[in-house]
Amino acid sequence: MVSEFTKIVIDLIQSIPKSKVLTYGRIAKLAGNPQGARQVSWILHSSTKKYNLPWHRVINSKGNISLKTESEKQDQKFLLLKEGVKFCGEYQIDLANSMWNIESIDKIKEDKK
DNA sequence: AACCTGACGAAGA
DNA sequence: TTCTTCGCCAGGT
Repeated sequence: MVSEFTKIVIDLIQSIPKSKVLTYGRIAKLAGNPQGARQVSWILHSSTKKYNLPWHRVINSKGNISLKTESEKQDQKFLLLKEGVKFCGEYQIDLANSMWNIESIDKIKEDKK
């Protein structure tokens, strides 16, 4: 049984356009749970393989890559750079430039109905 | 079954 | 401004 929240999160992530990124908190909020950023991380962790999600387009609210290991961070940075995302620090993304300005979460929701 | 953990984040101290 | 606490909740131990 997958919760509504989870479904929206997955749809949202799959909808992130190339060279754009979203933050955990932003996703959680859009999915209807402003405090659910943490769930977003485990959804990502557990569903990336199943749904083939662009996990690398999801970062934390500071615009940072927050993975555990260096090699993983480098992987993500590489993937983002390849798409044209700009960095303004070692693992610091230029949010003003790359944040996905999602305007219609409602559209995604409607598509699902 | 109880307890811990997590690729997070906002709010309080 | 940095540090701690608490909310969220599925999955693993």
